[in-house]
Amino acid sequence: MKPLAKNLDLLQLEKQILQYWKKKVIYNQIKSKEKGKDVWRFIDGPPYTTGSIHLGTAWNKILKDYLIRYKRMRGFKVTDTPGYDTHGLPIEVQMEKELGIQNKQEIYEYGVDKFIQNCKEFAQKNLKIMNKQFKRLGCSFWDWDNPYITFKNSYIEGIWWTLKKAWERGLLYQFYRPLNCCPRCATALAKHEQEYKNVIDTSLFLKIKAKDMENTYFIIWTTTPWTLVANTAIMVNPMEKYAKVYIKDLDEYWILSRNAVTVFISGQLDYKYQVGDILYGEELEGQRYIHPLIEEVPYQKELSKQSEKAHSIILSDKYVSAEEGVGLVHTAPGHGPEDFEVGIENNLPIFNPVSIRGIYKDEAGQFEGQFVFDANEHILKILEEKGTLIVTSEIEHEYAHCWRCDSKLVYRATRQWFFKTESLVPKLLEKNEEIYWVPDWAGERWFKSWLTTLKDWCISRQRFWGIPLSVWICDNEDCNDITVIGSGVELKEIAGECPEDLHRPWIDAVMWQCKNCNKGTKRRIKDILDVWLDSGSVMWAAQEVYDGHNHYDSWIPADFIMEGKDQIRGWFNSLLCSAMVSSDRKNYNSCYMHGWVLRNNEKMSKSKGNFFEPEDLINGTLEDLKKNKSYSRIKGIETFRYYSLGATQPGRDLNFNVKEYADTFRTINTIWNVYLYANQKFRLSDFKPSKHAYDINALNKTDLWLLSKLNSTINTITILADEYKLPWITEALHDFIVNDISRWYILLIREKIDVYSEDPSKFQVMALLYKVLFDVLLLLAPINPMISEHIYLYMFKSHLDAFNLEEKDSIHLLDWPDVNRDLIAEDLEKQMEFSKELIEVARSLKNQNHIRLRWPNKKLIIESTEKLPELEFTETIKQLVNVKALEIVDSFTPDNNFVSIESKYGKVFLDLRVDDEILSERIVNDLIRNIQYSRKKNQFNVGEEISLDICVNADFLKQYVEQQKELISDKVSAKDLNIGVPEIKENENIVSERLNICPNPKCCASLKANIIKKLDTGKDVQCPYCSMSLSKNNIKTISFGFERAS
RNA sequence: GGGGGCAUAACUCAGCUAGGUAGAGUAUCAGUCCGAUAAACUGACUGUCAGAAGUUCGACUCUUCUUGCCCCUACCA
Repeated sequence: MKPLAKNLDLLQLEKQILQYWKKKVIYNQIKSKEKGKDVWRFIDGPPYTTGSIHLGTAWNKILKDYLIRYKRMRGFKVTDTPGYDTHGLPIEVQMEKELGIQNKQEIYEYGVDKFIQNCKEFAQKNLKIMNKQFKRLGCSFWDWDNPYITFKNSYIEGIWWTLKKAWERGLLYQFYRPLNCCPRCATALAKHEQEYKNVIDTSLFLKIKAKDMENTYFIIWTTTPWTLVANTAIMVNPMEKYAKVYIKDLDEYWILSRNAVTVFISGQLDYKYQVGDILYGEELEGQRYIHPLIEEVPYQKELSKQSEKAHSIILSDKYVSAEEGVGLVHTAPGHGPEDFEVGIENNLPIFNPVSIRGIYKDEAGQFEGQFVFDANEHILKILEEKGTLIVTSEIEHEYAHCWRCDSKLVYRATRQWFFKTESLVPKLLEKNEEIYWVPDWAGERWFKSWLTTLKDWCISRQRFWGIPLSVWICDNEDCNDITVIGSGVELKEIAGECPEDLHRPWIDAVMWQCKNCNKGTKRRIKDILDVWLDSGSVMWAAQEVYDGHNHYDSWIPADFIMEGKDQIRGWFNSLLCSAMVSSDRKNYNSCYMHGWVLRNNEKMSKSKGNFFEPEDLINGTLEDLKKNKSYSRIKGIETFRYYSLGATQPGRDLNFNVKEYADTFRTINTIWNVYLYANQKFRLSDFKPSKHAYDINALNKTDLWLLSKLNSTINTITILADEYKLPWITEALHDFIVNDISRWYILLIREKIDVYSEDPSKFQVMALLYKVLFDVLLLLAPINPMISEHIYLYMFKSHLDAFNLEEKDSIHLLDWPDVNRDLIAEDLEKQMEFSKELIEVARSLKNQNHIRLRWPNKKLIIESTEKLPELEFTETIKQLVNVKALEIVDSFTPDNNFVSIESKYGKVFLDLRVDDEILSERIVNDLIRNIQYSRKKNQFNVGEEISLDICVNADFLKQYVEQQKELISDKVSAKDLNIGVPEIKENENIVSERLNICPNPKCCASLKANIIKKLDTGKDVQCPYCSMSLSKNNIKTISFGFERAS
C-alpha cells in the first residue's frame, strides 16, 4: 500500500490520472469488458460547434458522465458517442464576420463552394478544441474519436430519409403563408428560432376615410405603420357594439368601438363629441374605405379590382376584441398569420410587397427600395401631411428577434416547406405521457404545454450551410411534379449522379429530365433545412456511428437523454416531432431536464462580466477564488464535478456560488482525509488486506452498525441513480462518509487501530474499514473519477484478492457494489442514533461543569422513562463520555456529588466524586496530551522512540504519575522513562515543557497558559475547574524533557 | 395576454408527493478534542417558513388571492 500525500493537490492529481488513463488505454479495456452486455442507450444531445464550452455545457457533460460511468458499473454496455451540431446560421454568421461579408448576395459573389468549405473547416476546428475541453472534465471514456457530426454525408442522408418518410406519409407540404423572416439573414425562421425582447415602438391612431359615408372615418390603431402598405381590409367584431361619433372640434364623424369612445376621444384627445348611432359590427360589413396610401402605392388600385372585399370592413369574432384598442383592426394578410387566415376566408388578395431582406419591392410604389423599419417614419410623415394621423404614442412591447443575429423580424408571406405537426398534436401529447421525465413537471407541464400550442413546423431556410432539402420540382409549369429523395443511392438511380459532398452548391447542380411530363427538368429547390431537424433526427441519422449500419428504418429509441431547459422547444421538441413525422413512434423513453448555470442569480454573459469558463476553475484563475486565500488552493475540476451534481434540484438553475463551491472542496478534503488516515494507520501497523480478513460472526455491534449503514447507503444511492434523481446522491454519500465514517466510526475505533494498540480485534477492524472504504470509493467513482482512481491505485489495486476480485488497471473497470440486505439492521441504526444523542447530552453536561473530556468520571446515571429504549452501545457511551460506569435506574435522588441535565429520554446524572484512580488518570492524560503535542510540534515521527525525564514538585503528583508509568511509556513511545528527576536538563537536543497544576489535591487540573499569565499580573485568580484561589507560590508543576532515544 | 418556477436562519439550500413541535452546511461566538492537513467535535445564536384569507382539531406543507424575482409562451391588431 503506497502512502497518500498529506496535502491534496487536485490539479496535479488530475493531470496524472488523465495521463495514466491514456497510457494504460483504459477506454479500450472498458470497451472489451462491455462486449455482449445489455445496452443502455444514451444519446448525447449535440452541442453547437462554437469553439469553446461554457460552464453550462460542462455541467451538462459532467451529469451525463456520471450516468455513463454508473451504468457501466452496473454492467451495461453504454452508447457513449458524443455528437456535434455543425450546421446553421450561427456558423454562417461567424463566417460572414470573418470574411467581411455583409449579406447573402456577397456570399454568391464570394463563391458558395468556398463559403461551404470554410464553414466546414470552421466546424471541424472547433470540434477538436471542444473534444479536448470535454476530456479535461474527466469525461474521458466517451468515444471522442468518432463523434457523430451532422455535416457528414451519412448523417445528411439520414435527414433525407426523414423527409422522404414524411412525404410518403403526407406530412410534408409546401405552402404560402406569413412567417417571421430575418431580414439580415434573409431566411424564414421557425417558432423555436425567435426570441422575444422588449422594444419601444411608435403606435399610431389613424382615421381612414369611408367611401360611401359622408364625412366619416374609421379609426384604427397599429404599431407597424410599414404594414399599412399592404393593408387590404379592416376587421371588426360582428357581435360588438360600435358607435358613430360626431367630433365637434373637427366637425366630422368617427366610427369606433363604443367602449373606446370616452377613453380615447375625451380621455386621450380631449375632444368634445356627441355619440350618434350605435351599431353592431356586422352592420358595418362591406363598408368600403379609401386606402390611406392609395396614391403612394398604386398597386393598391389593382388589388381593389382583384377582390370586391378589398378595402372594406370584414368580420372576425375570433381576432377582434372591443376590449382592446378601438375595436377596428388594420388587416394585412401578407404580414400577419391572423390577417392571413381571415384574408383567405374572405378571399382577399394576399399582398406582400416586401422582399426577404425586408425591402419594399416595386409593388410598394414610391416606397420601393426602402427597408421596412426605416420606412416607418416616412409613412408617418405622409400620413401626418394627409391629415390621416390622429395621434402617436410610444409603446413598450415584446417583439420577435432573430435568435442568431438579433435583428427585428419581419412577418411576411412566403412559400415554405412544412411538417404537418399541428395535426399530430394529440398523438404527440399521448407519446409525451409515456416518457419518464425528471423532474416530472418538465414533461407534465412544460413540454405538454409546448406541444399543446404547436403549429406546423417550417423546415425550409433560404441559406447555404445546412442540409439541402432533397426536393426536386419539375420546372414545366404545367407539370410541377415533385420528387423527394430519401438517400444518395436513390438520387444516383434517378438522376444518374450523386455529388461526393451532399451540400450546396454541388447538390444544386444535380437535375434530370422529368419522367412525369417528359418535357421539363427536375431541379432542386434552393432551400436548406432548419438546423433543429439535424439533431432531431439523430436516432437514425447517427446510426452509422452508433450501430455501424445505416438501416434507418430499424432505428432504436434512446433509453435516456439529458439536456437543459431550453431544449423543451429545441431538441426535446425536434426529436419527438422528427420521430412522429417519419415513423409514428417516440424516440426517447426517459428524459432528464436540467436548468442553466447562473452566477449570483444572473445568467452568465460576457457583457455582464460575470462570465467564466471551466478552465478558470481548473486553473484557479477565477477572481473570487484568487481573492480569498483559503480558496486559492482549490483547483482542478473534481470539486466542480461533485458540486454540480448535488448543487440543485432537477430542472432548477444552478446558482454558482464561490462559497458553496469552496465548501464542497472541504467535503472532498474530508473524504481525502478519511482515506489518508486509514492509509497511515494501515501502513504503520503493516496491515495486509489479503492476509487480514474479518469474520462477520466475530464483529461487534459497532462494526455491524457500520455495515448496516454501508448497505443502506449503497441501496439508497442505487435507487436514486436508477431513477435519475441525481442531486440527492452526493447528499447520501456525504452523510455516510463524513458523518458515519469520519466523525463517528473512526472516532470509535481510534484506539483499536492505533499503532501501539494490542487490541485483539485490531486487524479485524482494519479489514472491515478497508472493505467499507473500498465500497465507498466505488460509490464515489462516477462522481470523482480521478480522485477515486488515484486512491484506488495507491490503496486497493494490488489487494483486490481480499475481495475475491481480479486485479484491474482502473477502478472504472470494476462493478458497482451489491447491496447485502441481510446486513441492513434498522434497529441497530436507530440504536446508534439514540446513543449518539445520549453521548452528546452527557458531554454537554461535562462541558457545563468544566470537566475536560479526557478526565474520567466515576459514573453516569440515567433515570429511565418510558421513552428510553434498551441500550445497545453501553461500552461506546462509556468510552465517549469517559465514565467508568453507566447505570440505568428507575428513579434517582442525587446529593451534592451529582450534577444533572434533562434529555429527551430522561434525566442524566454525572458523579463528580474523585478518587486516586480518577485523579491519576486526569493528570496523566493531560501529561500525555502535552508530550504528544510537543512531539508533533518538534517533528518527531510517530513511533520514534524517546528518552523522557519527568520532574514533579509535589509528592502526591509524583505518586499519580508513577501509577501510570507503563501507560505513559506506551503512548509516547518512551524507551527510557525517569520520573522524579531533580531537574530537566537543558540542551539543544532536549525538548522541554512545564505543566502548571492546580494545588488542590482533589482537582489537579493542568492550567492553561492564560491563567498563569493572569497570575503574573498579580490579579486574584481562581482555578477555573475547582474555584480554589491560586497564587504564584502554591502552583504545582510537572516538567518534562525528552530527546530522541539513542 | 396565457402558462410555469421560485420566495424557509446572516449566506447557500433541504423539507412540501402522503398536513402533526421547522432542518443541514457555511458564517459568528464560546468551548472541546487530537500524532487526521488549512483536520475533527460540541454547544450557543438567528426564522411571523414573502403577505392575506380559506379548509382542518392542527398548515412551511393543501386551496384561493396579493406582492416580489425569474423563465417559457403569444399575432398583441
